[in-house]
Amino acid sequence: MAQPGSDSHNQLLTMLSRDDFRLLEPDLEPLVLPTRFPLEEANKPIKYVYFMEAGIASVVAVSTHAREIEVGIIGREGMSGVTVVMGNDRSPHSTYIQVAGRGLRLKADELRAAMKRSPSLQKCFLHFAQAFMIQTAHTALANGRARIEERLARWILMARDRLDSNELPLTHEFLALMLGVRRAGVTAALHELLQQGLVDSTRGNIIVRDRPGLEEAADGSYGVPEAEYRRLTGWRPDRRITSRGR
Amino acid sequence: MAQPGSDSHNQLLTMLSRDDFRLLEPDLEPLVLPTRFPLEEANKPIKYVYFMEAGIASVVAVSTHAREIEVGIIGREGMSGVTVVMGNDRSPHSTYIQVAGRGLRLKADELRAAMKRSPSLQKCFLHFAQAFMIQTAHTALANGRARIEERLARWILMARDRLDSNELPLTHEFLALMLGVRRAGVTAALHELLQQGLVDSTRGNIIVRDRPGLEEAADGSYGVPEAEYRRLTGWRPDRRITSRGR
DNA sequence: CGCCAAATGTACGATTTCGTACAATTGCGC
DNA sequence: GCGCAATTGTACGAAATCGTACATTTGGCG
Repeated sequence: MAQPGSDSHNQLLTMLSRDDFRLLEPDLEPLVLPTRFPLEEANKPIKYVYFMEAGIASVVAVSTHAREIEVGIIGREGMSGVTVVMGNDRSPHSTYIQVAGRGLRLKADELRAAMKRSPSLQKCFLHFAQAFMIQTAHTALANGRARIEERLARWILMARDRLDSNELPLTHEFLALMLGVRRAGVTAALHELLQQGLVDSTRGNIIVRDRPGLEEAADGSYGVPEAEYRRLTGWRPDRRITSRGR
Repeated sequence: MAQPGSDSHNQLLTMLSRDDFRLLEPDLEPLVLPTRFPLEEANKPIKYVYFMEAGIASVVAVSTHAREIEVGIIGREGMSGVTVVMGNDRSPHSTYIQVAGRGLRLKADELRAAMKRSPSLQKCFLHFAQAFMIQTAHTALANGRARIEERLARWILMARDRLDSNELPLTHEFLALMLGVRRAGVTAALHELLQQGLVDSTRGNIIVRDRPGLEEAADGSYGVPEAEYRRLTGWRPDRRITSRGR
């Protein structure tokens, strides 16, 4: 499987042409990304953008009175710093690591310079930005119209797509924060999924057992942004059942 | 008040440099935009982008099983066709006129050509795209965490910002569709706002009476995207109490 | 000026979610 | 292998919202 740009595990970098990748390569710094590591802070200038290679980052919106909720997730299909791609230096959202992993970081200024030099590179990142935008729109849809159980199924599927394992290191508490609901609500919804045999669960872990079943449980809340990712960036999550789920 | 680009009522066009505006000018076609007029259809190639001069358009996301909800609104501060600005030709969302008005349309290809020729023009439109993205993110936040009354207050404020009148031609049925809730739920929430003296209402109309009060009623759901619009595009809604609200 | 479709008011039981509290369990660190 | 903090299970009344239904009002149009 020839990878024109790079052999990174990051799908965006892989998609780049060899020349475009070379523009970025000298300035890419690999690093480990531990849980809660901040990739962007709300309303602060962004110094680095991050290309995830493993793990998951969450983009979180906060209202004036401390209510917060996740509006998007980023894994190895994408990058943080969409706002920089769009010509800005900050956004009112925070982005931080939710599932530890690793990635490559790049100075925001280097990204700006590279995009200025290469329209094809800019276009590639803009495509990701749009896919991400659609993900956010469907988060709005799910938040407005779906029950907790459906939203949970959606979230588990999106997380599964971004980790290459059926074992997702997530606590109920964490999921509650992401979905903007009570922790007890997550526990109840998860029990529904457990009972239907769609997942298993151990302390701090959710294990995907029946992916098609989960898609059904999401009842339409999953799929549209994913199709758009595929169309725009060619990304196709690995759907194999890995043996790592115990 | 000198307007470098154009004397259109569209804030985006007004912001452009004279040269950038000239790139577009020959191809801009003014037209009237009646209620329900489609600006974009889901998953179909976009032929025209629209710069609104009056009225309101809604961007609506649809899930696989017919659930739909509004994920953004566009008025004379912006344009439809964000997806074209980002280098694409279609999106899974639909955009159509909700409050009749008028605008200028431009062939998507002309927009692409102009953006290719002028990075400053592209940058200007990308700034709008980002502001719109943040609006969508806060719709997700409001949908997930705010009560109907707060979301209604938010919507009324956003509509007020985009029409230069305190009189908003909106039915409960329509608002219910936008907010993704029951029509009866809108009626109840509106009664709350009425009782607090924040709005008046006649058949098919909502009249803003107390704008600061509405912002308070929105309880944090209004404000963040608006600040971002101001920062990115300089747009500042006319807050005067017009005399048109009877 | 009267008709009628559209818009609004209202009701009611069912369902979902909330807020909060507390008990039970589990696995990591010492 | 013990202890303790983190995680999960569970309960319960309150609040919000839903789905549905039907009555009432209103304004445009013939």
